Formats: sequence, C-alpha cells, structure tokens
Amino acid sequence: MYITTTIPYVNARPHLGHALELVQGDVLARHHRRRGEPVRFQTGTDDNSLKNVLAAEAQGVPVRELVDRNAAAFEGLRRPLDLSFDSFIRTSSHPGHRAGVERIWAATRHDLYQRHYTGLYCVGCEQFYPADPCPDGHEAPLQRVSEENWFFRLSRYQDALLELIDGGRLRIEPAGRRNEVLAFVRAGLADISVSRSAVRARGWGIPVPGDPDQVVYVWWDALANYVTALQDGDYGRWWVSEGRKTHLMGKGVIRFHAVYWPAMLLSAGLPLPTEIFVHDYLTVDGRKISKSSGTAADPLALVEAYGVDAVRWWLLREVPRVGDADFTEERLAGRADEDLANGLGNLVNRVVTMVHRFLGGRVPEVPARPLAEVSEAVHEALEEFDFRRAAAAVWTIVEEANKYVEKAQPWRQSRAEQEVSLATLVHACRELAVQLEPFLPTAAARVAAAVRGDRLPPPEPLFRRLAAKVDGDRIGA
RNA sequence: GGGGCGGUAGCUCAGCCGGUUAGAGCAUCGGACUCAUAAUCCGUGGGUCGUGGGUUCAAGUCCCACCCGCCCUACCA
Repeated sequence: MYITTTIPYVNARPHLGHALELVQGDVLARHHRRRGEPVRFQTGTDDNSLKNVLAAEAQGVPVRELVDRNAAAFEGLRRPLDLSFDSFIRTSSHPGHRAGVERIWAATRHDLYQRHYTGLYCVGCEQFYPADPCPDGHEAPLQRVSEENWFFRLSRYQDALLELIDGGRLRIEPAGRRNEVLAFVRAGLADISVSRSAVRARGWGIPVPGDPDQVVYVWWDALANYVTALQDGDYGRWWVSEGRKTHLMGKGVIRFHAVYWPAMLLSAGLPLPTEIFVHDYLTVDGRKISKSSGTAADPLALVEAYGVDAVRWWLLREVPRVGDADFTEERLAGRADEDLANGLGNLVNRVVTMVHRFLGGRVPEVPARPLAEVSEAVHEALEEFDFRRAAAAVWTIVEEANKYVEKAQPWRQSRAEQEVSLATLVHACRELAVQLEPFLPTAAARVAAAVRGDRLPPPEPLFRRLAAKVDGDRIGA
C-alpha cells in the first residue's frame, strides 16, 4: 500500500490541520504494516508555490531561506507526532522531482498547446477567476493577467474520468465527495492553463521544457510528487506494481487530485492512483485556523504542553469522518483525562498493582484468548477511513477489562481464582498494547513495558491528568 | 443560480436497504466497590429526531417545499 498526504505549501509553519492528515496517514501506514503488508508512507512539502515567494517577500527574507526553514518545520513534525513516514519529498530539492516533472510534461506534450490568455488571477488561490471578488476572500485584489500560456486538453478526458470514478477503479471516499467530483466532471471540463510566466512567478518554480519564459503551474508540479518521489526501482514497485495507492487530502484540493491528476496520468500513459480519501477541516475555538489561532493550533506547542498521545488521541478519537470538527484545549484535555488517564492508565495501573499485591508480581500462565473481534472491527473501520470508529473499537478492550475487574473482584478471590482473573487481565492489557500501536505508538509502548514478562515492574501511573493545566495554563492566545 | 452534505438528549455524535416503547459517550443525579491516578462499575433523569406538507398499515429513516450552517460550482439580465 502506497499512502501519501498532500504536500502543503510552506509559506508558514504547520498547523493542526496538517497534523490531522499526517496522523491519519500514519495510522493507516502502521495498521497495514502490522498486517504484514508492504507499505510506503510518504509526505513532503510543495516548495515551488508562488505563495511561498510572496510570503518571503512580505517577510523580507530570501525565498530559499523561508522555504527551507518552514519545510524543516514540517519534516520536524516526525518525531514529536510519532510519524512513521518512509519518505519526505521537497519539490525544490528532491533529486528526481524536476526531471520527473519534465518527463511527465514530455509524455503529455500531445495534449499541450499554447494559447493567449487573459484573465483575473488570484495569487492567494493560485487560480484564475472570471470575476473580481475572489470567492475565497483573499484580500489581495485579482490581477489582470495577459500572457501566452500552455494549456492542457483536460476536456478530452471527461468520459474516461467518469468511467474511472463511476466504475470504481478510482475510489473516492466519503461517497459525498465522489458525487461532488462526478457532478463537476459531468458539467463539462474546460482545458486548463498549466504554465505561468516566469516573470510573474518571480523566477521561482520549474521552467517549462523548451520554453524558459514559462514555469510549470504549481499544481501540475506538486501533483507530480506522488510519482517523482519514487526513484529508480521504487517507481516500478510502488506506482506500477502496487495494487493500492491511496491519496489523503483535505476537501479543498479534491478537484486537483480527482480530476486534474488522473487526467494528467491518463495523458501520460501512466498508472493511476486507486483511492482518494478526503477529510474535512478543523476549526480552533470555533474559528477557521489562521495566523491568529496562534499556538492553540500549533501541533508542536500542543505536543509540548499535553504530550503526543493526547494530541493524537484527540485527532483520531474526536474528529468525525465527515464534517468539520472544532478543536479546543478543553476538549483535548477532557478526552485525554477520560480515556487515557482514567480509562487506559488506570486499568493498567490497577492490574499491575493487583498482580503485585496478590501474586507477588508474577504473571501466571493461562491460555490467552486472541481478541480477533477487535482487530477485525478496527480493520473494517479503517477500510472506510473511519478513524474515530476504529479508535473506539480499540477502546472496547479497556471498557471490557474494567468491567471484568468489577465482576471478578480479584481482592475477594482465592489464590487460584486470582491467577486466572489476573492472567486474563494482563493478557487483555498486552493485547491492548498491540491494538493501540497504530494509533498511539508511544502509549502502546509504555503499556507493553508495564505488562511484559513473567515478573512485572512495580506499578506507576502511565498518564498524568491534563485538565488542571488547561484551567491555569492555556497555551493558546 | 445549480448541485451536494449536515441540522437527532445540555455537549460530541450513532442510527444501513422505512417496522417493536429513538441509542452511545461526556456532563447531571443516585447507588455499589476499594485493586487503582477521588479512579472504576451499576442505575436514573433528559429528545416537538430543523419547520410544514405528502406517500405508507407503519417514517428520524422515502418524496416535495421552506429555514439554518457548511462545501463544490456557475455568477443567465
């Protein structure tokens, strides 16, 4: 399985929305690896966007410097968020990217033509609009741009795209998004401009082969990353032979991935991705994430304040498959205290304590029942990209184990009975550690360490409470 | 303007092809227990299922209109 996230442009540091997509991809990657499937999980940054240039100008720093600094911040999310991506591509520095874009350009050359174009261009959207108010509400006024651009015959691929999506060869989830794409394609596809004048791009980006006055449209450039990042044998392995190629993305960029990108590949005669999963957006304190969200939307600051487990758990356990979700530090802490401290942490702690008190720390041998139902429920949920349902399925182990303690009441049992009940509970905790790994790798490792071996280490709390921290010490503005 | 998605208990949400008294978690309240991070377990209360029509023996669950939020798309004079 080849899993990709979108590559964000790096005009600013990463925010919580980026973390959501990365964590979702990470869960999929870890889950499928654990099932023994070969997995390549890839992310990266779109360095070539004109927005990066403008941001650098606004800050008065060289583009290269801004791009390098912010790209490093994205890549730097790996450790604090426990991400397991196998490769990180930067479109401005990956050794094969530019050559790859040029190859795709050449392969689609039969569908490219030059046309004089005059239109209103929104720099914020990197897109042309027919009338002045930019629908996204970017402040900069639309620029009247008149130039000779390269166009791609997107219109030729309408039927092929419909067949591809309607026939299910390109799966788009959730279903509502698939319908949205189908409606867009059925409405008719116009050819799209796929180059910009190099002058307008401030010389930033990849020059059009044979036409140095133009640079390749940043979307064309960025989309190509999914294949250009695959060097040498990797391309054959992960793009040609691999049966499952999954793109993760936010709802704002579905058209580029579900329409432009497959059309580019069709034109170039290259294999297509097989799945697209579209997530919705996060708001913070009821507002769109923006600069003013400050550290409350900064994944790094959140991890430092609350820990990686709490942050990942909120993203996975609380964000619905469909619909925007609102993040607050209160919700993060509430979920962490309820589930991690009171639920999981307390369970492990009470089990370990009882093993010490009643059995001298020794774990008795008992036949272990595998918890296949949980594993299956997790898998089914993840096949639908329902991370919340998958996380809930893992949690049934915590709930069942806590109920089991109340029912068995080991403190009232004979030694023989205690051996059975506590062995069962230790087994449940071990299984929990296994099932939890894709979601909370750090927490899973700590649980595993607490219940490993014949002799358990002395009990100690696995998770501290966070709610008090929120009251007195909100990190947000 | 066209299309799509949401609007279900205080909060976050489940409710597939229509069918017994509409569910879960959190919060509230009551009880139990003591192994545990005042944790856990059991139980209670609480809902005009956005509004109004319609189809049906039967609708949260299908159809129509409208209201609210969001998304996509186009902006006919």
